[in-house]
Amino acid sequence: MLKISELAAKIGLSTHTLRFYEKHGLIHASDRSEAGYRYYNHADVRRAEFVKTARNIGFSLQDISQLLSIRVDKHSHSCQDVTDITQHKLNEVNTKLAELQSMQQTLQILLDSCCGGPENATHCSIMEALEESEDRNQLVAGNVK
Amino acid sequence: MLKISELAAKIGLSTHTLRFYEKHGLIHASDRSEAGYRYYNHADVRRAEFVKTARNIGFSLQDISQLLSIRVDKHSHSCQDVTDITQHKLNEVNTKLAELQSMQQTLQILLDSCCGGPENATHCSIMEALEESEDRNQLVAGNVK
DNA sequence: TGTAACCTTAGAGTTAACTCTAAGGTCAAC
DNA sequence: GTTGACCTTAGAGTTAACTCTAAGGTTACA
Ligand SMILES: [Zn+2]
Ligand SMILES: [Zn+2]
Ligand SMILES: [Zn+2]
Ligand SMILES: [Zn+2]
Repeated sequence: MLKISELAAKIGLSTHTLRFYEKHGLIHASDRSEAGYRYYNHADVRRAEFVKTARNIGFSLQDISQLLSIRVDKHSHSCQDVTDITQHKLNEVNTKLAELQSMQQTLQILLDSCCGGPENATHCSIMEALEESEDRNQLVAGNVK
Repeated sequence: MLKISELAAKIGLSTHTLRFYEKHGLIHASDRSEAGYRYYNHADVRRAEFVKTARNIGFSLQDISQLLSIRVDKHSHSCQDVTDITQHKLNEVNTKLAELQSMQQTLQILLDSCCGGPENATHCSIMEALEESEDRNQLVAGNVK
């Protein structure tokens, strides 16, 4: 039986975060001392580790909540239920990746265009590019080869 | 002279957002009618477009604030000032890209491992992978070839 | 018996960038 | 002269995932 700070140390989350997760139904302590101290048994620890692993992968707490309901009753859920959640997350990630790649490309183009030197910015090509309104300039990702 | 809804339509932001940007010092209306209506002149519009372009690229409002101070006094700032902001943003983007790419890889591995079928999840390899605590499994980005 | 290091709860604060509401004033057109 | 579409402000609400605080109770150890 672990106390909350021991669980926190074991899985690498703060006690604050563990209580926060409990408040949101992700974990819980099966036992309490007379004084109300939380005590985590082996199953509690494994569930907390599951949460930590899922969070490290990038699942949201809401995703994790769904994964946990599958976990407690695997017989009532299918592999498809699991891949639905995973695929949905992957789609999100891919969308954000595309946005960031577009930003990366644009920023790199801007940096390549500017001398970056110490003289004044009256001739700066980055500033000039930002003056161009969106539909006129070359900065939009789609316009970049 | 444009009224706020006209400016909003012209550059594709809501009037709420324009007022929000004003509150944060990014834009402003040079004139007001007797009743207090905002009126934007040509320079105001160009500044608002600058903000919109920078925001579309992905700069934060704080970044944009810095870019605007350069913009109003280019003689007191250097190209390096501009590239510093841009490079800093690019570094941020690259960091987030790396995180997302790691997530993408992990999610793809998970999806590839699961049958995704309609039978129950007692044998699900995704669930099994999530049961493995971080330091024992193959899901960490660095561990993936 | 004292004290340091724990533990409890409820609830407020943080961050970014909006987004919306309430309550009211203004304006152009019919 | 009355709609309806606009405009104003201050300020509250949204989202996610924490993060921290206050005020107090508990426990292990010397
Ligand atoms: Zn230069
Ligand atoms: Zn430059
Ligand atoms: Zn299966
Ligand atoms: Zn499966």
